[in-house]
Amino acid sequence: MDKTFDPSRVEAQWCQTWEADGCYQPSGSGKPYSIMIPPPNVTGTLHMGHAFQHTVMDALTRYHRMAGFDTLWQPGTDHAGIATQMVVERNLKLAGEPSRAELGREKFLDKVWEWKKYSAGTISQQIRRMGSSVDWSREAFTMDPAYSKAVVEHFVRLHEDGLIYRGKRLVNWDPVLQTAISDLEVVQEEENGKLWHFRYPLANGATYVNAEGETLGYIVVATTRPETMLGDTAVAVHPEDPRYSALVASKATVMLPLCNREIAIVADDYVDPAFGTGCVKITPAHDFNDYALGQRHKLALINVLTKAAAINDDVPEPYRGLDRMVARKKIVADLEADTTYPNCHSGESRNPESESAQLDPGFRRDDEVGEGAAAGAKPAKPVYPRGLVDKIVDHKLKVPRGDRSGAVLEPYLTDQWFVDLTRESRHDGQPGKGGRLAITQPAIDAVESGRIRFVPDNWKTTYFHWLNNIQDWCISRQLWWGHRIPAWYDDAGNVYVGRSEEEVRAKYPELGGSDGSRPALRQDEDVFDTWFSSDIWPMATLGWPDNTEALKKWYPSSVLVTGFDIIFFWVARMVMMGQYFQQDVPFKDVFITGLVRDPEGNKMSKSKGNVLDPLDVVDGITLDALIAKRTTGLMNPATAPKIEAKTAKDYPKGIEAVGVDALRFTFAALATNGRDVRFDAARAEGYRNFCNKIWNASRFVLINVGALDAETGAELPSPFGRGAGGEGTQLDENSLLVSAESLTPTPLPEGEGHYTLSTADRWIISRLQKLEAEAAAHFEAYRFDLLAASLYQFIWNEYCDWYLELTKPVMQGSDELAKRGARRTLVRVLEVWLRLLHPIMPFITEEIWQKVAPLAGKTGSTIMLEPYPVANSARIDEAAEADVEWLKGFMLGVRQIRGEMDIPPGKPLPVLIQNASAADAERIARFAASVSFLARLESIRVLNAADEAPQSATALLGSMKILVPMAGLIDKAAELARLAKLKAKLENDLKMNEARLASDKFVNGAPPAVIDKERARVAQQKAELATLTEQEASISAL
RNA sequence: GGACAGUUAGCUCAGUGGUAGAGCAUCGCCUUCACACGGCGGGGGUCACAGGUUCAAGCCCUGUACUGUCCA
Repeated sequence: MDKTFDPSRVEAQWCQTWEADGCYQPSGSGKPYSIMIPPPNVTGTLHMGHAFQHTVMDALTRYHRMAGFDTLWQPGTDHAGIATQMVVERNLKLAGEPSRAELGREKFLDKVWEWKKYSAGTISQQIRRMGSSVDWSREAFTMDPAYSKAVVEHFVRLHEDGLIYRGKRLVNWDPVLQTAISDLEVVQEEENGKLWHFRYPLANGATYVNAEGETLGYIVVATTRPETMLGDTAVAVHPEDPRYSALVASKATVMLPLCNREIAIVADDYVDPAFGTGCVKITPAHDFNDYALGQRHKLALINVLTKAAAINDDVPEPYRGLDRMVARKKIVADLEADTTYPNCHSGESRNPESESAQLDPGFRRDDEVGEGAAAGAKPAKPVYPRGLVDKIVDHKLKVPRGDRSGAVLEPYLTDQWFVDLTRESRHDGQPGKGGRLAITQPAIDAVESGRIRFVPDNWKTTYFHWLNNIQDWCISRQLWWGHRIPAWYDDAGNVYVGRSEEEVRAKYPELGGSDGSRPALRQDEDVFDTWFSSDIWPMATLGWPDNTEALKKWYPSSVLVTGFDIIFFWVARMVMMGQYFQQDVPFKDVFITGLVRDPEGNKMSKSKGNVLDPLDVVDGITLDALIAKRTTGLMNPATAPKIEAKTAKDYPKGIEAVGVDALRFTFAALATNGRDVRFDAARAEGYRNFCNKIWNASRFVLINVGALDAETGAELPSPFGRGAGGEGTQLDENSLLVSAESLTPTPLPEGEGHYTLSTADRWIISRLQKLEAEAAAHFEAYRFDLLAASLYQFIWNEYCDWYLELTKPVMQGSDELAKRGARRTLVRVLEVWLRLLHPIMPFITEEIWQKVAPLAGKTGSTIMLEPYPVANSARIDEAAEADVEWLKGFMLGVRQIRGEMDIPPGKPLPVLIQNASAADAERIARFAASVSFLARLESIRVLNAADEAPQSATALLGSMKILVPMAGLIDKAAELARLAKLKAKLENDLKMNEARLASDKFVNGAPPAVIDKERARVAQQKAELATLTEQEASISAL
């Protein structure tokens, strides 16, 4: 064994061995435990977020496998419709190859499959390298034939049950990707824009009187989207708005400028009379609210846009074919130039300087909007153009953009497929429940009833809020990559839904062609929303719709580990489908992880250039290579210098290789419930060091039981079996009792009399039981951070820092029984904590366990399949723990003196003890050898009360004084300063505590146990203070 | 506008009623025979702010400020 742990040497080998030996597959016995991997998108490679979640899932999987469950971790990937199609299109563009449109559907899909193969291959390699113990024999892809069959099946069944409908409705349209998307794929971003106020002339010379008493022949409407005015079919006011009631009552109409269409003035509660002028232009075909209002008032729908969001041909000639933004400018300019409506120009003499006197209250309100939005900046003065443009003000508005393309979306009228999630009864009028009762409510119930538990719990609020405000789900996409919708149309446009064309024809006699004539059918060109295939992931990967053994055994799965960002997209929808088709939840727990962020707390993204490949942390990467990775293939190459600077700042020396185990441990340690994770490379390096510590502690143990040569580090041959160089027979556990000197195994009978356990042995065994109990509790609560902290603290600070040190004097001593006890304990405790650590650090634990296990009497072939350690409370030994605490205190005292007096660590010290209690004296006698060895003492002498102490530096252990004679060497000032510091702190505490005890409130109100504790503490502190004062006096007297 | 989360040592974070903890960073000493990716010792915090409950508050309650996220 090398002095330094080399992760790369062991990782590759164990991945292969475990997989080849079938260790990742379910055992076939025990209670079922299953985790369905959230299938990564085949859009590229895995990022830190995946590595983080996979670490959590693998820890859970390995833990439950070791704990005896029949454990399945189901792997697979997601075709990720839009995302993947976009990646492939971009790659074609970068490579200068023909575009999607040029290739045509079939050839383009060949390209996507090619990419899928590459991406899924990379992903599976990454998963393998991280040591994730997924059952590869069950690997799935959302477009596998069997999976696709399930997707079709769940669509058809929902359709048969009247829960899916097709309809012409306003949807969110992405004019770049040219597809509909669901509400969830829309991101609303606040952006700077304008609010244009237009004068719409009243038809037939009608007039009204505004709040200022002016008689006007026009009404003013405000809009953020002038181009949509071409599709206006009404102007709306509030029914109780006195300004317009006469107009409404007289059925006055408006002449829509530029189009010369007469449109109605309607009254509707939707209008906020206090906003703007209280008049709203209504464009039912291009706004969700206007659409709803239009439905109420039976307004015409005039679509003015093409699929690419240019102006279509249903509008006056000058605007046809213009891009929407070009059209916007032209429309504003044309309105400004329009002087054909004589009644509309009375206000043109308005002087901007005296605006406030002349503007009606509605205008002032608009100005305030501009002001507030500018967040403290001086509001831009409104502009008062001429013609039909009344006013233009700056305005902040929410702009809807597609989450994938970033394009500004249009509400657009198209035929789409929807899942009904809102109706009480079936949309088609047939008897039966509608989507709200059949799908949405059961999904709410599943969490409300506690059958699904969110960890952390607060995420269920988010879940409920969404489900309680849910809209129908648009599941069709105008893409090529995905599951073709199983619907067929005849020439008359009738639609038939079925599992296949054959089924459709068989189902509808008129299509069957019994007379030989088969009417032509063409399949729907569209594909499903990706989430309308991953919503059955927990079922379909187990063989649904067939009721397979796997489905029976592992459905519902045990826990879903995922990010909060897909609670709506995926989590809720799996619950819906699971409840609907299996009448059961898809998982019992949902463990929501935080996001992995960069060191500044920013989300990692390619465009920001702050992504990290987990394997670059594992294997290390130079700064130059990292910069190169982050700045190639950028959508916007201009950002490269910025990215380079930030990368150089975050990782000035690149990233050091830490190995898989250290990265996994880092993730575990940072997995605090409900918080995002700022990735910290220094932390990972710290845990790399931890691996090295583990490695060397194990070397120490192996050397001490004689399995490793202390000089050369070479494994000694045979009797210790594997790890010793191949061959070698398995010995019984007593072999570890063989002394280092004689390597010929001399089996010794086990049991009393053949070894003795020291206080240190009993202490570490006791501490181990507590660690085991903590580990179980932390797994139960998904507290991987606390689990990691417990393991780290035990292994480094207890096992290495104290226990190993405490065995050294024993090993150098002559008590053979004690040596055997120490060797036995060293090996066995090590073997146990290797197993405790294994779920987080699989590789190093396996590598070491192979060598250690035989010495601890273990015969298994892999640590992976060994039982997870369980606490045995009978082995908790509080007395031993108290003894070791005392011993640590003693050591600390001596070390402090050594440190502060600048005494070289190697110089043996004579120590005198004053004020020792009987218990102290007994412990001194018992631990003299250990303490002398560890503290490098020359001697320990307990003074009698009458004995005069020489000039010394002093430490306190309770009221016992540990004296290190300084024989004239003492730095009087330094020692006095040290004592003064101790004293000041003590006096402060004492004062506070005495005040507390003197308070009637405390004495009367606090529980007796607390008061007793406080009294004891005060007594203790008084004694210590007295000792210190005494010591101070004696030093001063020198 | 609503909801949720956060605010603790220079940094990243634990800590759900009994005198503030870890890792990293920092300072000093030490190439002691498992480990310098190490050992030993030290310094460093009025727990965002203001009230309240309690014998006792980082922790419970109310409010405020700031940060972040989601929703409208």
